[in-house]
Amino acid sequence: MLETSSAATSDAAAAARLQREPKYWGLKRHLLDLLSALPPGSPIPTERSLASEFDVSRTTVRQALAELTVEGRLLRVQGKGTFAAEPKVAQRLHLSSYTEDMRAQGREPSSRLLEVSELPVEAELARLLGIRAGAKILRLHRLRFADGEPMALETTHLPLGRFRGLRRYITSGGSLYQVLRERFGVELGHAEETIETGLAGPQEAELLGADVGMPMLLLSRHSFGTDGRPVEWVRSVYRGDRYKFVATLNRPNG
Amino acid sequence: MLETSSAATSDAAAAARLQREPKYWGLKRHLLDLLSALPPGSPIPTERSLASEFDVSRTTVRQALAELTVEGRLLRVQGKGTFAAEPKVAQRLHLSSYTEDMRAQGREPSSRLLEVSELPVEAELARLLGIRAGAKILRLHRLRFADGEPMALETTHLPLGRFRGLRRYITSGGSLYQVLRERFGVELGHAEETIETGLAGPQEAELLGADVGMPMLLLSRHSFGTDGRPVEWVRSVYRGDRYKFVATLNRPNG
DNA sequence: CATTACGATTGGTCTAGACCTACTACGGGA
DNA sequence: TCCCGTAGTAGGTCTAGACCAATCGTAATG
Repeated sequence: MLETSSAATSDAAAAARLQREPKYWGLKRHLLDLLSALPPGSPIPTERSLASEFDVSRTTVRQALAELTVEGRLLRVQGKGTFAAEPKVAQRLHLSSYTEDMRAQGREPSSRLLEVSELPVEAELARLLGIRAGAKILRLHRLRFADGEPMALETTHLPLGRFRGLRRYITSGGSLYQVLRERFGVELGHAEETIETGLAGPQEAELLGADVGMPMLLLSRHSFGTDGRPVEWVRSVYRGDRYKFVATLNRPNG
Repeated sequence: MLETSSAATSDAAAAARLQREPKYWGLKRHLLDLLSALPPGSPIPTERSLASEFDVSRTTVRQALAELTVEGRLLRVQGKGTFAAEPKVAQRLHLSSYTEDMRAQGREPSSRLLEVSELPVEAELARLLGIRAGAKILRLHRLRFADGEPMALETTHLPLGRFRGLRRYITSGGSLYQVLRERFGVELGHAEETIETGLAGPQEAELLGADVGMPMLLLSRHSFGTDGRPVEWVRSVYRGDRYKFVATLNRPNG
């Protein structure tokens, strides 16, 4: 009865429906094909031209483009266009520093100190740093670069009680760990890190030159001195589209 | 001249515009507030009721909900509703197994063998496994659970040349490493892992009970025997909304 | 020649509504 | 009592179009 009631395009639509493949999946696959043959930085067609070429609405095109962007395959710039993205950068998880890693990959590392502030610590962080709630801590916001491109946003918390006058020794390009070692005689022993995914908020997006809503790699580091006392708690946001972490393990999981 | 041409709602709209805050950000913040006071599993208002309550379109509501889902804060079920999500599960990066980790957290680990197949190896994987291109490999697809909930999808590749008859020893619940050790005398030495973000495709989404487009943690493991020869190459997809990785480092980064 | 203003183009946000599929509860029939 | 169909409601996909914001080339202006 109903077979003639819908016409023309419903053939393809019905077929796609049976495969449970939404239109934007097909579009996404097509774009992945296109990207596989495109060098990084190459522009891809505009949203409006893709919409007309594939005879779908711009909303549908944007759904495909959004997922590809979030997967690190595309770079979108308002007013300019959409481009094939660069491959990811690797960050070794331990036994080497950000600086060493970037150099090993032939990239020039740098960092910018965004903010230094002293403030009272809140309950949870106080516990992590082994100090009483309300004690003063030093908080550092740093932006990490590779070849001038923003890569990560780092927020470091240190107990000021143990490191009086630390703020005076903080310099924009300098190594914090070097200051701790040379001025306070603190050598770092071990650290516990967690890695998870998260989304970029407005601030992170702006600082990292990424888009709001992009997946990020969230790394938190809890470092201890050789005496076992906590030294710092760091929360870092790495661009998920540009970064991956590498770890060498002595015994793999079962 | 233009000041009277737009009316009514433009006050709030203009204010929001000046703060550069899209409507869905405000909605997202409101929902985060709501979620902070809600136990996991609690339902939140439907898309349509949120749309009417906040006087926005359902598209805008869905943009906010999509980001919160992708951040692991919400669980969406077609036909049922949207719910506050459970907190993330931690996975220790080294020196312990999936099974041990889950047990340590009071969760019951299990796994299901989805597929076992023998197939010729492709160029890149041949290099990683130290065999010639076209040689046979064994590929295992496994689904990992915690408390019956799907957590990760694991695809293991092993060179069949070294492990003849391996397929016969593979059991659904059994430990692959145990088979390698007891049947082939292979002890694993070290492994190199990489962790990055990615999005769930249709297959991963279905198997993991997640949504297409959700951020995942992609872990690849390249394991070597105590003799230094490559033993396996594994690609795992962990639910980004439910998982985080933990690593203990002996020396932190600088 | 440098600067500014404008307009075309791009991606970003948003609307109002359509139709689909998946789940649930309820009620009627075996 | 048990099973099953059906309606209501949830989220999923999609449309066609509107306006905003950022970019860039170009033309008019100093």
